[in-house]
Amino acid sequence: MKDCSQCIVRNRAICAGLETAELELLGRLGRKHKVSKGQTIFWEGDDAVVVANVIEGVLKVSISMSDGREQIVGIVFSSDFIGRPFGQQSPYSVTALTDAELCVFPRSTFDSFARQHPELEHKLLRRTLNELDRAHAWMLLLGKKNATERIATLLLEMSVRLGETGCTVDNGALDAFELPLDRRQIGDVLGLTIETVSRQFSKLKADGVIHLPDRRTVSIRDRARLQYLSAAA
Amino acid sequence: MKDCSQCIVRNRAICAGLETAELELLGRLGRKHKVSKGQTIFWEGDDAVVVANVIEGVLKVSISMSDGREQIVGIVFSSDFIGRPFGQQSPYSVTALTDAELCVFPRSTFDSFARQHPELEHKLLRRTLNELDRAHAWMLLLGKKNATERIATLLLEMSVRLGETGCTVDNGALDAFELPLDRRQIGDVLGLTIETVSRQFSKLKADGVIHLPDRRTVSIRDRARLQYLSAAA
DNA sequence: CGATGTCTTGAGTCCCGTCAATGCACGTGG
DNA sequence: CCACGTGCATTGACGGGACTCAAGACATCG
Repeated sequence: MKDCSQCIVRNRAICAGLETAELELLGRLGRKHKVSKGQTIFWEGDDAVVVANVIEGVLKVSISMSDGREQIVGIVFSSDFIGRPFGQQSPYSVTALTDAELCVFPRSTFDSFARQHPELEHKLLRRTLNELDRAHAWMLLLGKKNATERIATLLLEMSVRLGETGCTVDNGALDAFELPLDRRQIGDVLGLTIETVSRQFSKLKADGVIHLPDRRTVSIRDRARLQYLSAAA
Repeated sequence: MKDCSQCIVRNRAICAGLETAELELLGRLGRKHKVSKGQTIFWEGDDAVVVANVIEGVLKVSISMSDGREQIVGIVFSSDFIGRPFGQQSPYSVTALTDAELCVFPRSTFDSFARQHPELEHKLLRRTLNELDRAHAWMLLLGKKNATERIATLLLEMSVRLGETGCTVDNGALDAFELPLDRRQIGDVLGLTIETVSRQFSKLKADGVIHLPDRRTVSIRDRARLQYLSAAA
């Protein structure tokens, strides 16, 4: 890699806070890699050959059943980390939802580098703990919320996460944004069918809570109401 | 703490693999603490004052909504770790399902000890990564599986996890075991109601897949069929 | 202007949730 | 010992919310 100090996710990826020397070392291990929309980076069950930082783009993390049913267990954005360190097989698939750019490391190389640099492992631990919290919140959604609540929750979540994509660390929630997911994928995140998703969108639109200029774009008209509908604490 | 080297979870908790000196240091920070069935160790949203190792017993990890709906996001057993290191508030509640014994550490003390002992943080990271994998598998269950598949999956999971509770590291799956959960709690793990859980149990019993000597005891009669019903890969 | 893929909408069905009654084990007190 | 209350669990009847199946709308692209 040329120069990590110029990387646009420099301040938000796990690399943040590394000493200049460490950063340079790590940089030599990684390679930038572009992937295009729809491409799968690695498959569930395959040998875990690589891990990566997401420099730019949006990707889905999913697991599936033998009969084809698929659950999306995470959406990853710029500066997020993907792959399974310290594991033989990848427990999930990762697929690009938009064109994306990654900073890819061979897993075994990354593993040993991490073991020698506690600061990096610490960053990774904090990140994993946060992901676990998010997974728990999503289990509540999947186990207990109805269709309306699920959709409302997703829209609010997307408006926040897509708003964090800038260079600085904290930005506000967006009131208009483009969904990186099609209707089927939204269903696979929320544990709903494509038709139910569509009906809920239509209903929210009819009620004036959101506006849908086109299939992928959402504009939040009444955030307070959306928050109420999401049944958040 | 008296002597960690004699601890029954010595080889399986995060303490495993620590140097004797480190172990002794850590031991001085913790205190053994008994809790009785039904008691809540800490509440979702409260200040995260402590973390702990589970020495003995079974506990539930849960999060809930303002209207009372509750999702159990994890069941923890002997040698598991509970609490949220490096976080201000606890993102979940932890409640004892059986009488239990914990090895409790003040969180801030534990945090700084961990930061000074990379080996411990590494253990914690591996553990958290495994928990995340398990959470993902459960999201698939909650998002895509039907009632029968959910019950079958839970029974198989419990038969494995309860079988791991010995002193050695790997034991086989149990064919008969006592559920540490009542029907409501099973529902809260699986995203089902108490009645649906009961009906599924009755059906599995009628089909000869399991036997139910009493409300809490399960005996697996046809593990292959149960595996098939769980729709596992 | 069709061809194609995605989304929306409608009609009907079914699985699971809801509500309610009953069963069963256990404890307590008469 | 039995009557009674209490807490779970089971079972039944019923309804509704989401799924299924199918048709139609809409956008994009050759």
